[in-house]
Amino acid sequence: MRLSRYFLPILRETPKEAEIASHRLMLRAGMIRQEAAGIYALLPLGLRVLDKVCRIVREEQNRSGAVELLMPTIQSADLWRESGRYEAYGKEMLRIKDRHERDMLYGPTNEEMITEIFRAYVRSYKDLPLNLYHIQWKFRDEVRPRFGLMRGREFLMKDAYSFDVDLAGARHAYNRMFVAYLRTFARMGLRSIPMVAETGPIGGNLSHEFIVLADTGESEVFCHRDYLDFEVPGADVDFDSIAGMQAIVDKWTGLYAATADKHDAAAFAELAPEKRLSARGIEVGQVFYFGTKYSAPMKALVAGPDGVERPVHMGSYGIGPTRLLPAIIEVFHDEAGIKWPDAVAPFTVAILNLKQGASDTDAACERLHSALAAKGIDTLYHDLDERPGSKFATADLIGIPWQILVGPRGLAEGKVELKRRFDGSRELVSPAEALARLGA
RNA sequence: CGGGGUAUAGCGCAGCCUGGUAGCGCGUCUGCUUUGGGAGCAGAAGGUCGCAGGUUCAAAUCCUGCUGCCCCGACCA
Repeated sequence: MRLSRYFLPILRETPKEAEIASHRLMLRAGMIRQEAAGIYALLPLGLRVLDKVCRIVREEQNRSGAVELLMPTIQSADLWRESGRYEAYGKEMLRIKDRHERDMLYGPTNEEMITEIFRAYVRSYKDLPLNLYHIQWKFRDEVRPRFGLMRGREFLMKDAYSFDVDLAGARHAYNRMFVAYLRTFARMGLRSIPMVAETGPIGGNLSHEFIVLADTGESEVFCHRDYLDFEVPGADVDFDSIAGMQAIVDKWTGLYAATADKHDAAAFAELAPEKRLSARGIEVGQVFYFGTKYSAPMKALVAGPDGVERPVHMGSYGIGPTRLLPAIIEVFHDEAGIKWPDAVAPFTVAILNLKQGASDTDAACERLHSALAAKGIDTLYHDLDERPGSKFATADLIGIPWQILVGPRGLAEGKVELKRRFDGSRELVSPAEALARLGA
């Protein structure tokens, strides 16, 4: 992609409303545009990152055995009256009327709707287990949206719903999603720690929040320091192994870890002082088991081997892709800008032409650009007529993992400079070597 | 929802107290010179001063109401 043909409205100065680093950087890097309190447009650069985040989420959901569908954003109030939540949910739910004065709502979550879909088709234990998910926009009319995408009112959520014939089955479904979450966040470069959590309005009695440690996190958290060194299961982990899944979950829940709501100061105090980690964190996901809370009132019943119909056991599992963008930035940034992990970077490579209009640098950049494009490597070619310093600043700000600096100085020796944004390291190599290094 | 702020050019701000031609920096546009860490010179464009009332000869400025947005707290993927 040529920058001259792209839409990258970067800001040199920080908009005054942005308090935390991620919000500031997302605005400055031209990733998002606020349209109302807690409501944002994703600009091209932001959308690229969101797409990469969603791709990872999808791959790991699918790997764990979940099946994707897509439910609407607008729901009928009647569905929510069945579960009793139409009254219970309160002002966070955006309620609207259609032209026939029917009560509708913009979905804050989808337990009711997925239960309705499930009960319409599934009757037998033979069709279980089942885990259905979608990635869809949600609206929660937060009293106080803040920190940009971190706490918006409209946000993208991956929500999965598991259906099992009994508690043991539901437990395995919970464990699989638990492991999928560990892998999902790890692939984005994030170290997430599962913590015992409140269940809130979703209900149920078993729940973990996946927390990414960051100084600007909204949650106060307490955990055992050893979690920082735990190894995340590999791609070859067997999601069908009941014992295997349980063992992983047991390991990841064996040490103390809790958010402030569930914090047990006495238990925490029993840890060796050097193992106590008291920090702030960002909640990037949450898993719940809530049994028959929705299936019983909504009559989502399945017949067991004995022919008796019973309410299906359910769990729900959320990840906030739009929140992951700021969460990743909070962890990976410096004074100059964002430092994207490769897996979620909007572009993998930035080519900086340090003397635009000079025939040798122009030609070298064109060759690099087409070679990388031919290999399908996401490349942003900074071909604007700007001075080198300005291009460096832009590239650092938007955080592209690799920069190829093409200037007359290096070209005189047949070299370009390959710079790693993550640690600032750089080396002089031939264009061919640079391409080889980048897999092209 | 309680408390506190704020609204002037795309962004950051001054002007308001003490009413009288709307300003600065950055960015944008044109030209020339420049080109390895946000260039220099010269010129130019760009604002119903959030909205609605009121006071006044005259309102960005004073008064009233409304709205948007931000921050702190209580609540949340």
